[in-house]
Amino acid sequence: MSNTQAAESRPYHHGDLRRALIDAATRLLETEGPSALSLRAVAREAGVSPAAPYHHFKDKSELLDAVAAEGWTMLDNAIAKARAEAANPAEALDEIGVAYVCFARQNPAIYRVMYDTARDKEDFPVEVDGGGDSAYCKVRDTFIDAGANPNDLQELELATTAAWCSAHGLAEMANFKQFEHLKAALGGEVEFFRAVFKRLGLAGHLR
Amino acid sequence: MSNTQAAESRPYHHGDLRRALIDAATRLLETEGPSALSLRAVAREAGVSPAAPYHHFKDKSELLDAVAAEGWTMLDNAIAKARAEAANPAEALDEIGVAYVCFARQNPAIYRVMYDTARDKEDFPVEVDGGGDSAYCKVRDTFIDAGANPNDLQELELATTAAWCSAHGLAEMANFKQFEHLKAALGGEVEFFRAVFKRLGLAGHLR
DNA sequence: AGGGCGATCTTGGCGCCGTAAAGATATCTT
DNA sequence: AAGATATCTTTACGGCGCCAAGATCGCCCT
Repeated sequence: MSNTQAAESRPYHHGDLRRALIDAATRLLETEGPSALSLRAVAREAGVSPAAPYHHFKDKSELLDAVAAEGWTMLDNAIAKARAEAANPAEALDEIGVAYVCFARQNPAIYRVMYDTARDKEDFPVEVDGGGDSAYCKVRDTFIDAGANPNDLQELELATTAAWCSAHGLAEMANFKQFEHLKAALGGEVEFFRAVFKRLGLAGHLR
Repeated sequence: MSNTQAAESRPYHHGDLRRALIDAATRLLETEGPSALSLRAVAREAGVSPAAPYHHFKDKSELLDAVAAEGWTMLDNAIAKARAEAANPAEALDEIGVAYVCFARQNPAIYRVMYDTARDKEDFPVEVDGGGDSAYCKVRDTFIDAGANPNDLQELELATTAAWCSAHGLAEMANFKQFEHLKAALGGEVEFFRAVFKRLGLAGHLR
């Protein structure tokens, strides 16, 4: 009753601690950085004992998995938005790339957790094939919209992978101060992203 | 005298512990992975007390810096070799990319440390501008060899950055098992790398 | 040559971490 | 109402990064 925040749903006798822990972890990640994120600190932030999280997550990495999953959802949404707002499919490819890198730059800690946990499991937590609506599939379908042959699955997958690689690579390189002057020369960070994507000509190989 | 390995040079009264610690850390990284690398474990592996490393490195991150620095040197060498062995400049660009990703795949733990420490400092530990002979500058100069205008510095830097981004992105994506079947369909991992680089057309924008 | 000195290494200790086990407490079921 | 069950706390263990104090050893200077 005298909880800090009486929240929406409480399927158990106490508040929704699982939710609170994910939020606390996200908050700590953003404010203190990934190195400062300990399970004990998350519990402290959520106002519970150090062992409480173990009733909702098998271990620390499972909590991080949950944080990463929310990150992938956020990225999905950002990509869907960029695709929907683009004037045409070719422009959509560039805008998706820009949205991707902007997401990574605005949520660096979450983005890092997303790829760290993925790397540990050697598992890209995004649907890659079939008719799913994951971010990856959205990019692939945008290539089709832009004129790629929908039957050449290999070429399609190659194009999507190449685009994803450059976006991810750019997202990581954008952190380095060595590229500040290039961003400035181009009139801003987003223009820098755009220039790199243009240089790579993502849609350029379509016939 | 009864040391495990009496080594080449000993500038101090004992063995070259600094060297031994870097080697031990590298060995542990490769065999146990980055998460298992503690300063105490490195000391154990090197056969010294847990506090001994502090006479050679300010803290753990400084040891990792040293490991990363050796990694960058190895990467430099791999790139120089690829460039030297290529038949012509255009091919050199692709071969450098393949060599980059192969290095990352063959030394995943070191590669990870290289970028982790760089990210923490927001500092790309590779000479980016001027006439240096860093790996980055080698790539840039290869673009000039391939016909890029050496006076359009901005375009040159953009091309180099774009190429580096795709190589780094591909190096990270290549870990994910989702792309196994694509590698198999293309006849091997290296062919996969080649196909992605070809798809991106690194040298394609040269006039 | 030998005595001091500084660099190198060890010991012991602090507070933090992840996590397991066992006890307390509140809710749900019957 | 009572027992079962899920949730949370307490306590504890070993490992971690790091610090400070002490021991040890090579080196230099006279």
